[in-house]
Amino acid sequence: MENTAPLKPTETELEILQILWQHGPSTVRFVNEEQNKVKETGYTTTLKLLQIMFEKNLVSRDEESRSHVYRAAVTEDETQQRLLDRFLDTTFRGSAMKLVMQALGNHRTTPDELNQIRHLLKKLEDDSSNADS
Amino acid sequence: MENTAPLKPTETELEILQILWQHGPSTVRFVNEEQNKVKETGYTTTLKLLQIMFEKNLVSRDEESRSHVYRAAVTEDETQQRLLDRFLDTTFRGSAMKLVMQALGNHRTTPDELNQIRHLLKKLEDDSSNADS
DNA sequence: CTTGATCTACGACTAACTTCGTAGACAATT
DNA sequence: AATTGTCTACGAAGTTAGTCGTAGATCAAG
Repeated sequence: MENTAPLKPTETELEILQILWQHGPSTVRFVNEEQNKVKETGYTTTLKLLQIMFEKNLVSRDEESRSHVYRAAVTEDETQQRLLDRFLDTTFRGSAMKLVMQALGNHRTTPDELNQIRHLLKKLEDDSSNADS
Repeated sequence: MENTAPLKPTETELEILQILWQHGPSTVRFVNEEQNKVKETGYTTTLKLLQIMFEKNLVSRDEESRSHVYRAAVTEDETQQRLLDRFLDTTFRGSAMKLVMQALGNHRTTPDELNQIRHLLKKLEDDSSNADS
């Protein structure tokens, strides 16, 4: 077995990753307290999860002090991308278009955000104009 | 207990729903054959799944002929919307923007599709101008 | 040094999802 | 009427995710 193997996080694992991404390296206790803000969770439950995630190389940990400090071993962006690809496949049968339309259509988007998207569109358009470098 | 309760389909259930959405009402055998194009699946496995989905009211069935005919009891759109909402929450922490950006950024989108999105943006803009009603 | 708090490690239990084997009903065919 | 094939129903086993209890180590006081 090798490490450096990025897998698909489960629902709960993702919640924990979110916490680590938001707050940076954290102890089990901190992660657990954050989790409890959303949903009652026993301390050892959080611990176990983090240990499993450690096995899977989803997180790394610093064992210097008695209470280990865990940090995300995968970035938020790459994980989102991975999950998005999968989701696109299974739920929208690969049609990024349809997904975007539904996402934009059904969630109030601020004018500012709409502008950001417009900029992206512009950029995509330009990129496709002058094709390969 | 009541019926008319559309829940979150599991991974496999979603695959079956995709088949029903694509091909319309189908027998177990047909669904199973479609499934086998992607992944070897025993006949009774498919049958069982459809029966469970029937219990959950994800599909309805016509029992006239000996081989029942199943049809999706939830629409593709509403299911996609429901799953998208959930996905947006868990993976993108609610930021439709970020999701759209990633989706557009990492999947080649045709100029035509870009146009469609542009139209949608326009429409969203207009809608937000003249507020309610 | 004893008590109590906090930590890791680990095993076990539950619940949900998926898979499949087997049995019985029903029909078509020999 | 026996054989063969296809169907539904159902039960049971295997898998994975999530939960938590308990034991043992470590530390900080009293």
